[in-house]
Amino acid sequence: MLPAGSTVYVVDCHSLIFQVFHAIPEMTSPRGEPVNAVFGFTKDLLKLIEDKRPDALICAFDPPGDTFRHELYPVYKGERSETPTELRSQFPKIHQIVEALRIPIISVPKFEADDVLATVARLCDESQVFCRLVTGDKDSRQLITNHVAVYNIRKDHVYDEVALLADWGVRPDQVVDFQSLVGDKIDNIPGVPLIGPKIAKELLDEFGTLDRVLDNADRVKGAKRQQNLKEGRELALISRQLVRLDQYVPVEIDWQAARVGDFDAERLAELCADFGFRSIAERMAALSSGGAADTAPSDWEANYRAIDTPEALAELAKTLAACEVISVDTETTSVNPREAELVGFSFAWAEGEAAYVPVRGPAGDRVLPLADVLAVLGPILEDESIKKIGQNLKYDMIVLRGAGVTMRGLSFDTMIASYLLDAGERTHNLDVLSDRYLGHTTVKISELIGSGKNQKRMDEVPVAQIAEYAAEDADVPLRLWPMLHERLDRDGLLPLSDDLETPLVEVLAEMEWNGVRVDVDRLAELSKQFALRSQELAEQIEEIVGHPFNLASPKQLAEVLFQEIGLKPIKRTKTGPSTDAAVLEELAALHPLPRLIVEHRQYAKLRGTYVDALPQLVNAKTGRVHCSFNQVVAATGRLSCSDPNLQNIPIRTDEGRQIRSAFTAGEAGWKLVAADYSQIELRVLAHFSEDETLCKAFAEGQDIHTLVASQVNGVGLDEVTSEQRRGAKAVNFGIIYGQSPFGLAKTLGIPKEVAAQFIADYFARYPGVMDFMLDTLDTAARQGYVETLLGRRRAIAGVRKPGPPKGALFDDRPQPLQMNLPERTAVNTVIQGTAADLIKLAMLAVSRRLKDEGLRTKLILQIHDELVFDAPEEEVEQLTTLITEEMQGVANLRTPLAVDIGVADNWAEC
DNA sequence: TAAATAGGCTACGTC
DNA sequence: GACGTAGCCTATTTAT
Repeated sequence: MLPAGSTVYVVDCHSLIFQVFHAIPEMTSPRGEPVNAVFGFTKDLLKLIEDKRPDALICAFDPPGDTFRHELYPVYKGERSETPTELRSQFPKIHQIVEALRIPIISVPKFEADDVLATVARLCDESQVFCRLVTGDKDSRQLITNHVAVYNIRKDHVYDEVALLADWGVRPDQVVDFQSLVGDKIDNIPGVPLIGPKIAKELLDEFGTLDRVLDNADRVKGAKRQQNLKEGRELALISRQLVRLDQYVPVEIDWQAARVGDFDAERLAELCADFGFRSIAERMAALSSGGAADTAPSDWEANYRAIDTPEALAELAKTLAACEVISVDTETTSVNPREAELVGFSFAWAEGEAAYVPVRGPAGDRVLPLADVLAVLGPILEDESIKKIGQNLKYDMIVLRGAGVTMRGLSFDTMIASYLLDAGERTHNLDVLSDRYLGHTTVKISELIGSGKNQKRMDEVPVAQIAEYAAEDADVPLRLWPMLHERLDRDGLLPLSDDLETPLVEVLAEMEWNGVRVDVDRLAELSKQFALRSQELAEQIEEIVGHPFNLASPKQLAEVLFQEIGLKPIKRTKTGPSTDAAVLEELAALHPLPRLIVEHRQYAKLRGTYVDALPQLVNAKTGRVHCSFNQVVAATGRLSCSDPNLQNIPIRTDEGRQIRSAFTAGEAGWKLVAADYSQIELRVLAHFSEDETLCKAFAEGQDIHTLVASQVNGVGLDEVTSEQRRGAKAVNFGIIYGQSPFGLAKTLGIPKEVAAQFIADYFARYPGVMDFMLDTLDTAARQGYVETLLGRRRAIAGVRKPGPPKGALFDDRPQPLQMNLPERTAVNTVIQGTAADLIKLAMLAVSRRLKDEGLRTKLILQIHDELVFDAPEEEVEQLTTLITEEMQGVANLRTPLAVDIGVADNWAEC
């Protein structure tokens, strides 16, 4: 037997083979034989070996011929169709692979592979060896214990006692009875009619076992169900025999042979060549040469405890108070921190040393009174000298503040560290980080609270179950910290983390806590107005079309426009002709309908997204809207905003702008103060380009679009036509957004050639801009990433290296006129990201000043280049100076930063 | 068979 | 270029 604590994976091979056979499209070897299942199965085995690093591996196969279950119940698995020939021929090949990997194959006549799994599971459990059953078969769930779990390789998901409880609501020892009641179509297990998972769980909850359920059939609700239980008694009992796995299959396991690591490299190479597996061959070679993976094998030692007595709490406090650094996490009742109630706290103070302190739980579970816990732990959380680390600490700060605790000493946030290291990653979730950096799979929250409509709240989950999960959530950041810290240091990102992003967490927490006042009555007024107009338009549209249809359905609209009316489609989407605003605009010249649709859409959008949606998001307690600012989603370094997104409140149209009038100062005697950077991105561009004229123009406060129009067109400043200014403005924006001539032509509605000429003229006049772009492309191509002013990085692949240096005889460098997507992204990221750096600096600086000068003014919103404050009228004057100084003073660029400030009762008038 | 859920897609609001 | 949200539509899962 293996030593206690090792891990063995046992594979139910047929289950896996059938899965991959159906999932992978046809594939043939160089000799023309089908190999899709061989390919899929081999890849799965490799994945297990590479990712899971088991100490041992065993492959169980179903033997040919019938098993004891067929003798018991002749139609067992009767619904199964014959194995297709294209699959049958692949079995010998799979055996060859498994043999070459030197994994023991176990197949016992009369017993199914599942029974072998059951037997191995028992042996492991008896010897304290961890066992993972790799199968899609639900029968295996009856085998779950402390040491045994089911592993779903498709979903990379470990199904254990907790998962079972969340899923079926039963304990492992109830699985057999559960399945006997429910039955299984695929295996032709009869079960009892009218009893599904829901009812089975209820019955077992009430009566405990199948026998007792059957004996108490009289007491079951529902006449028909009662009858079925009585009549189906025998079938249920047979079902039970079919479902129950045999844990005593007569078989000797050669544990020594099962150990992973000894491969027949030569034979593997031969087989891969034979089957035409190129990528697999490489991985096999790496395995055989002992190529270690990036992450350590998971030997996760942890000592997690639940704190449920005052003595234990005191002990914990003593431990924590003596620490320089602790990791903190909270469990709550809601993802919205402003509505969340505390359910528990977790702390980690050394790797694997963590505790969970429950303050709420299901009736009967032992918890400590919140007030007592706060009295003991509050001072630690508020102690600046005890440094706090964690994952997404902004959330915990807001929750704690709701409980009257100001968390201080924030020093490291793993989510932000991960973002700084790789801003392009899709998520920076703790479970992903744990997997990526520690090679450890964490308990998933869905295993605790489930998902979908019967998702539970955290306070409804038994404390014992949460403790493990919660303690881990504090432990993992603590373990990630040194690794992430070192990587940040290596990339020169520590100052950005320590001096900008981490302190910013507190500012964002403050902003979210503050929220913005929304005038619900005003919105209701607008809603009525918009609804009326919307209704009128809908009626006119129906009149023209002749029948009602869903105006919000692009599909139905396309049908009406292009089939019924017979207009010509302008462009296509993936699924049919496009009906977007640009298309409708063009069609408006030919028919009255498109114009009406555009207008109707505008009102529908305003109503659906803002006017009717906003009131629902007003917090009942505060009467304000508290959106969430996300610090780790925008790859450029910008913030993003959600629930609701207050960074896209309309401003361009009159109708839309009215919505801003519903955003008001918090109370009488207060004002909204909006301060925005004027042309910050163009100033950043001027800075990087080092173009003297541009910088000088900004220094003198000239209108930059007029200036560019005058210079590019070679006319005097006062001769610039509005048309020329519009063109120059579009080019300026095009540069920032990395727009192509095609895009510019579209926005301006001019021919592509004219747009291209426009841009060429621009670059001729501002060679510094061109040089900046070429430098950026060169950097991106060379090092695979670009950097902002403060050294923020974004990895970008696919940038081509610009040609010979400037001044070479044949200057055929790729022109910024023809950049591909990665190239445009690279240029845009430097500009947009630098602007993001600057306003983040401004937020920190302004917040500090507000605090230092003891003002009551509250920062409430950030919209990329704008900060909005809620301020007492008497502070406005002082505030205006303060904001201007701090916002302008954040950096010393070649261009000065200019700030415009508006003061009013509502946002529209700012 | 109907209802619930998930995910893709189109469209559109901001900077 | 960077985002988030709404609504429709379809496919898939689940409940009865």
